[in-house]
Amino acid sequence: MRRKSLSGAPCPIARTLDVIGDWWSLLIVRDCLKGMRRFSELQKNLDVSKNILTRRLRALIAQDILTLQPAADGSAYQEYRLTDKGRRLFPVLVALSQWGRENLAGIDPNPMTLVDREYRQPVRPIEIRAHDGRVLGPGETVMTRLG
Amino acid sequence: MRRKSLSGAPCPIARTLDVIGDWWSLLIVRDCLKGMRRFSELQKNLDVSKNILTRRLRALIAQDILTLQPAADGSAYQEYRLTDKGRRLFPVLVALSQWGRENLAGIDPNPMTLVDREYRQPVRPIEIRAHDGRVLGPGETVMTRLG
DNA sequence: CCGTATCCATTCCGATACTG
DNA sequence: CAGTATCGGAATGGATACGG
Repeated sequence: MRRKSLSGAPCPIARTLDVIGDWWSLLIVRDCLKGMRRFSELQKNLDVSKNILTRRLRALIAQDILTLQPAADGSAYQEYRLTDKGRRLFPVLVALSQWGRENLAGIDPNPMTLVDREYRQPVRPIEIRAHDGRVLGPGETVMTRLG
Repeated sequence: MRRKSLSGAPCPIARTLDVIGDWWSLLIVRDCLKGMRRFSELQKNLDVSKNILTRRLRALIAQDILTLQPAADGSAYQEYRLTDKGRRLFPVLVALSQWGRENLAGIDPNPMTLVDREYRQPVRPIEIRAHDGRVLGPGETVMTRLG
């Protein structure tokens, strides 16, 4: 039996996981957000076999998260670039990063941190805020259909 | 060959995906954040077979994201509750939810939305902010080791 | 009600070899 | 450099039956 598709689920979390909920996709998006564009860059940095990388890249293109374009630097090859839709995954990656750093200490006494490029200060922890600016915890929110 | 473990990776995103990057985990956490605690509730709502649910629950307990405790309502059974560590995944789920709602429109003209429980207003879009409050885009951040 | 035990199908990953 | 083809192994998901 195949895994149920959740693309038609009412919950946007489920639908999102249906698209980027696999193992490699978010790591590829992470590297593209860092500016990587070439197949070989991604392959080396992710340490993934080429056929897997190919498959994942194709899937991300099909989802309109990446595009494959002629390289801007004039080289004969093509390059993978994030679409706007892909770039909007930034908060997802930041949330994952912050949770990992705070909750998966591990052995590393000085784990990597997302910082402001200019001032080299850590980015603020993400907060969930109501329309009026109040910080909300999980219990103060509900998933509902408006209207 | 088995999938590479990224638990020792330097990048906190990779380490996080190693823990909750599978198909069901975040959906279970989502339901627990909504207040679900019972096996049967989860099984019905997720529409997952019992053995799979058992496997995932055990894994989440092993990761200290869930605990299994005697039910508070006096029933003979036990209940699954999020640990603080698990509860801190809230921003991850909100980020996934917002991305899905904004970028995976689908057929539904009125998709589900996360709202403030009290006023029924949509939660603000997550913003990534620097230490001084400036909103940061992906290009204005770097992942680095401090110190 | 809350699982566990089998068993099977599918999907996914990875190594290797090969191509333009 | 940038893939494709093939193959095998492992993890995952699911149906079903069974047990405390």
